[in-house]
Amino acid sequence: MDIQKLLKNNGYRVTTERQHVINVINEHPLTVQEIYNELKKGQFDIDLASVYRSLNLFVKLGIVRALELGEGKKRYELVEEHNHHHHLVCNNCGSIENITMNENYLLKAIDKKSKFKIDHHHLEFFGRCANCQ
Amino acid sequence: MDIQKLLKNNGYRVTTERQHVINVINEHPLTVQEIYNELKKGQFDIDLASVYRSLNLFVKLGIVRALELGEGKKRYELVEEHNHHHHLVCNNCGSIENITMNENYLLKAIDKKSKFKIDHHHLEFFGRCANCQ
DNA sequence: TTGAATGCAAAGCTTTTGCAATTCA
DNA sequence: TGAATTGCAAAAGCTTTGCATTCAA
Repeated sequence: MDIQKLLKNNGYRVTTERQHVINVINEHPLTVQEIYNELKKGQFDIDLASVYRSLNLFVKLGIVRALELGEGKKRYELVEEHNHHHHLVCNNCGSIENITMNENYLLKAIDKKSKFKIDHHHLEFFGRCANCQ
Repeated sequence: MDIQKLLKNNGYRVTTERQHVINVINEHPLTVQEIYNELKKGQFDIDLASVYRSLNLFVKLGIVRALELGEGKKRYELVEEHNHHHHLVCNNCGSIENITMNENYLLKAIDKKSKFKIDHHHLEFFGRCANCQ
């Protein structure tokens, strides 16, 4: 992930704020508050508005994806092409587990029966995790 | 859909507000504002807070389902067991189309590889609708 | 009659925005 | 230097909540 090149190539500046934000994001979806808290904990002082602005930029650049899991707020995770995945969300403890699966047949089925051109999709499963049963 | 019995059986009162709210909800996911506007248009005067309270109750009772499509607000649609479906969301015009498909294969695959017990799932496709290509 | 539900107003969250100050290129 | 970016504060949008009033049972 060469964030510096990506920003430069798209005409954006490489700021310490943006680098710190991208560094705390990973494959696990985090809320803005969680990202903000993580930065504070790492002794990096940043404004909440800047976290929002960085995240929105990253989403636009395609390196971060936003998702909503029914909590009334967004979560953000890194986009990694070799790591396309979906989520198992526990209704009890709120834990979020990543899961990979082969859903290509669904995409093909839609392509066959509909004129809709799919760009991306979200797939989330809600239920009880192993610990909460 | 016998909303009256459902409410009574669960110890809730059958109010005109609740009946009006459930009547404007259908298989197409609506925002709270859209539901509120629809009620106003039908000459039914109701407070926005009551719309929220009714919807939250219906979700708890399992006859309405809430979903988020990346808009930062929730949408609500009727739950109908014979009409399980997913959504095609147009990134351009915002149109939402229902689509049915056979995703049982995915549920079985998760059941095999994970201890997670699935209650329900959300599946949304984002892209361009037929009109917006 | 009486406890539950509504309306109203206020507040709570999440997210965005205007603007002066700062900083990267 | 100069435009882009940040911090700060305010505001905007969605949703919830406290409380007096109303209403279903």
